[in-house]
Amino acid sequence: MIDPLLLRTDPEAVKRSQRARGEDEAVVDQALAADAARRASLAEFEGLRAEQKEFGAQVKAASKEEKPALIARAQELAAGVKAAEARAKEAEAEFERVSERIENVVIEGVPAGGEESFVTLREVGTIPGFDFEPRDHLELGELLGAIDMERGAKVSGARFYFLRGVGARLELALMNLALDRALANGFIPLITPTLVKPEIMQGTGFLGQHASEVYHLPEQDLFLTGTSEVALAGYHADEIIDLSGGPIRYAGWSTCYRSEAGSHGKDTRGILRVHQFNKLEMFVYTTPEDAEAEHERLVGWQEEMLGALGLAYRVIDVAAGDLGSSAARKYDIEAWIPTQGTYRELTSTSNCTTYQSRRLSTRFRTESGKTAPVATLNGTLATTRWLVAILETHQRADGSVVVPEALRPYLGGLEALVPAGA
RNA sequence: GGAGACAUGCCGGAGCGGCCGAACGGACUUCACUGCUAAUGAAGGGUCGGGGUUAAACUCGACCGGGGGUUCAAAUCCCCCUGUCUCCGCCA
Repeated sequence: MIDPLLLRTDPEAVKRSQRARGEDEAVVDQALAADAARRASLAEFEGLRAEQKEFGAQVKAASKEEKPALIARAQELAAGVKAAEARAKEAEAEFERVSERIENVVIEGVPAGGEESFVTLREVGTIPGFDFEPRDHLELGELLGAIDMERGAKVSGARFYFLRGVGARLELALMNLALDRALANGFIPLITPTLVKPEIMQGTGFLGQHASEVYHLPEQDLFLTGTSEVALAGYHADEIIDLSGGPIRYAGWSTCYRSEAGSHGKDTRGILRVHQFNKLEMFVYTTPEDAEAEHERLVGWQEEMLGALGLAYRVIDVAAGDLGSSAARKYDIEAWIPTQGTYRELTSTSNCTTYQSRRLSTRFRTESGKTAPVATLNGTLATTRWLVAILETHQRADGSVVVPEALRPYLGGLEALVPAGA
């Protein structure tokens, strides 16, 4: 939710942001008007209410003879107060409806424009070359007995799969490597609920444009989360948290569910785009002043992970029009996928500034002792999708795959994944 | 699934329909004092929002799990929801 003070004091800044995103800037003026209406009706209600309270005291103090007349007058006042309160509530709701449509104000420097307007910040690592025809991750996965799409489809349908044998072990190894690195950086591990209430889903902004990609259980009115970010953001909802010791960092592990509605026919092969996968997500609560620095730290940790796994990647500054409504800036790291001859997204890290926390009411105490909305940031530290890049990058001509050194301790020292027949 | 009890501020715990933003403890902060971060004494605090101020001060309203209702007036009465605890059943 947008900062109402910023909206009032610098509506032009909000409009610039909406323009950069390619969103409607008229809502800014609408919100401004709704805010004024809301404050006016609130003042009216509060004035009447004060009058009523004062009059109530008179009623109490009055003698028996005076009372009936006073009560008659008090009844009129009560009716007026009730009506004014209803108007104030409606004006409040209207302001929320309108202001909700304003997305987070993008940070200075974020490239304007749509999806293709991203800026590449850096390319790191050597793009692997092969003196043989490289196999794609599914072919490798099948050779290794690691990925079984057919049985996934048999049991659950398209875009479901089984990870089996070294495939299952590889994912667990990846998650454990990520978790150990997170621990070393002061993250608190958290295994989160994956079914959440509507208000949490709403509060984290996932019922906006992405509502159609979310699984919903109507019977219980619960939503399956597409990332543990949802539960992690909701974790401190309605709380005043203590940031005096620095940022609070959580590493949330969960299975993630995405309906992938609207992506029919896209990435249908293998486990690149699936309905269910696992992810270790970083989630940070920090002060607004520290948010941009923390954002850089998050990308840094992500890059260390990709580096440790020997993957070639690029870091992109995602364009304003491609940001989620809560994000003020987002960096994606895309790894080179040899058989696709292109970079594909492995991580994403967003700085949501105070936008998310405002809606969820997560605050901290400033040095002056006042409360203020915290900044929240999130970022991927490992997901099932990484297996695609790992398998393809480190494959050898015989279909075996070299295990990156960083992963070996988590696989009992295994140095290579070898096809059963080899 | 059935039956019952409870839900108050950082914690514990009172609370008659108006004098309750809420007693009393504890914790906490500040000050004083004892030559030590211990003891003692005193004082002070909540959250959200409106108005106001350069910022304060100040001021008004809302908030006693959440939402409705009754009433001139609700923490206090009624209804619904949610959560917690206890017992029975069920499953392990």
